[in-house]
Amino acid sequence: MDFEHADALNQAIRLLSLRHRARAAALLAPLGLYPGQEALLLELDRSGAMIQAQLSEALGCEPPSVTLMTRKLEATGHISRRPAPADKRASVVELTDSGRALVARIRELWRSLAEETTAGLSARTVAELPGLLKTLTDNVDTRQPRS
Amino acid sequence: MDFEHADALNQAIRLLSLRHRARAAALLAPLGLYPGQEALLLELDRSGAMIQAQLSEALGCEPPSVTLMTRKLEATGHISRRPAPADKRASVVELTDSGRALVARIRELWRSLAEETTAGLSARTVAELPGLLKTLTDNVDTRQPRS
DNA sequence: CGGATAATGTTATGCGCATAACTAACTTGT
DNA sequence: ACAAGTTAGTTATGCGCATAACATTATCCG
Repeated sequence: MDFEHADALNQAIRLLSLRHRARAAALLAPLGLYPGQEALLLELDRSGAMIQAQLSEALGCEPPSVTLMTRKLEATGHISRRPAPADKRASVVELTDSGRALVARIRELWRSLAEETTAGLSARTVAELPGLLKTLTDNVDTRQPRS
Repeated sequence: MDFEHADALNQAIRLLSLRHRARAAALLAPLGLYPGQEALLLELDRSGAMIQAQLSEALGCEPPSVTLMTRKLEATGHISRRPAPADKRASVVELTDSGRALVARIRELWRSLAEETTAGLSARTVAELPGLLKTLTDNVDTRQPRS
């Protein structure tokens, strides 16, 4: 691959990150959320209560990031944390009623963001997009390789 | 679009951002660079000396971000800043010799990162990828619409 | 001209993310 | 049963990014 093409690709990924995140931030702001927090709430909604280490794994970010995110979402009342019964080190995190109500609104925002993002693309391209992006992600993923 | 697909897409974009940036960080670290700085150096190499406002536009980030990045890159000796002759508000930024030498190494890293990222994809998919990502980016770009 | 408006850049502050260093608690091996 | 190693979580710190508020300089217009 020549440098021009490589640069176009890397830069396109960088700019997509910036813009998609900025757009998500704008949509989430009216809900009092910052981008990243929605991922945590959606994960709890998908998979139910879990421990912070599991959240870290599911979200693909490091434990200290989870510590701060959970602290803030607890402060805003959307999640609760309680000691795990069988492991005194661990904290079980789960959605509160307020958190569940918020998830319903996030889901709507999430649908419209995805539609906005893929405007003008063929149905087929849109259908293949998540898999394509996951391939790219796995290619550069240096976290412990898939089991 | 149903929520599952929308969520898969948004999450894929978020994870690609995290992983691609992390991989770039790992590659750039031996050069003493943090991700984001390479974009500034490459832009100066592409387009020559320019003012910070133009850098802000070219990089797609806000002026305060450029202030900090230029300050750090100046401190490490890769760029220089001098007052613009015709406008006392502005600073002209340009590569130093050290910066130019670094760009040569960045270009190599950049090629191998792009190849790593697109491993296993068809040549055609790889060729179309930058344009596809740019479409997505433009779709969610809320900065001043293209002129 | 000269006053309003726009543009350049900076500081202050805050968020998500990271790594490093640490404590506390669980698990394993002999 | 206990030392050694592992795992869960936190604190401290630093980076890139953002917005808001501000000072300085340019420009535009009546």
